Amino acid sequence: MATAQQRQRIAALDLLLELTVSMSEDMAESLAAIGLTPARAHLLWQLLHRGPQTQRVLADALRVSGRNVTGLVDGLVQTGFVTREPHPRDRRATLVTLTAHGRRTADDLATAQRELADQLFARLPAGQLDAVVEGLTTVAGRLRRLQVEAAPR
Amino acid sequence: MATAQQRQRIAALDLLLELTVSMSEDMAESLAAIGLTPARAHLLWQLLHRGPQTQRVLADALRVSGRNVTGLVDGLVQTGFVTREPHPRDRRATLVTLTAHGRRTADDLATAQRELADQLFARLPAGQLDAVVEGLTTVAGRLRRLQVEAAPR
DNA sequence: TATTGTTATACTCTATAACTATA
DNA sequence: TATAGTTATAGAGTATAACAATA
Repeated sequence: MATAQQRQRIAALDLLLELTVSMSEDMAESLAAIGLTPARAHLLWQLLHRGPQTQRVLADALRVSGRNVTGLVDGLVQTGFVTREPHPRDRRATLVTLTAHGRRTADDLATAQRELADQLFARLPAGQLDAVVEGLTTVAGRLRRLQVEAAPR
Repeated sequence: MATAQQRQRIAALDLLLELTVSMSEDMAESLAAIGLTPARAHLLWQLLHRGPQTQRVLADALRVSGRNVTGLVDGLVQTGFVTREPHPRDRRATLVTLTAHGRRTADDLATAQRELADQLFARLPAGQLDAVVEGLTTVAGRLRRLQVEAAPR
């Protein structure tokens, strides 16, 4: 039999999963409206914060295969967000670089992120945001430990 | 300039997104280990909780196209989790039904969910789980309101 | 006429493996 | 020999549109 505490934990997990799904859908829709997908936006985000990067570095940063990055960059080039520039010292490599439009879009994403943070977390009862952050930090740590245990390599 | 509060809100959003990603990856891996994908597991979950369903009902419940359900059911049939049974009163429709293996698997998923809830949320400092649930509930509500505003249809 | 599910087609994300050009 | 990126191939999830069978 499930105790009240066990039921509360399951409710908490459900809530977290639901929120997860809602946020993903929300972001995917906003991105689609400006011609981006989540995966392509993730790549754009890297370029905004780290400047032009080789596809290899991007593949490692996004933790996907090199082949996948080729596809993502193909899409972003076709839609005008980035260009492939020659690497100045390694003729095998390309530097994926934001176009003016790509930079504007990435800046807009950063702004939208700040606005969403405000809309979700502003004006919470005193101390509640602290409590949530503390709680989620603990939970994230526990999840990380579970994953380490599950993959003992 | 960002105030300390604005920075804290962004940190909270980052934390939530990170947790989201970690949980998704964690679940996808666990599912892959038993021959399921997230989308197929979602369908299985419906069958566990609601019993045999037509594909139309499943499409509405999962909020995807009917075509997509055809594909998901095809995959689940091939891998032995479900069968297509004739609908007793509507010869156009099929009732997607769990096999014995599918039911065992779905039961295992429910158990795993309970265990994950325990591992993530058990033994938190007094009141912290309450605070997290309260905070996340508020945030989920705000997100829902944002989505309604964004899609005034 | 309307609905259920399929076939046809297409796009995106993802992967591995073989290959080319360069280091 | 090793690395960067592409071509080839494949599977999964998603969509719309046209169609067959049935309601």
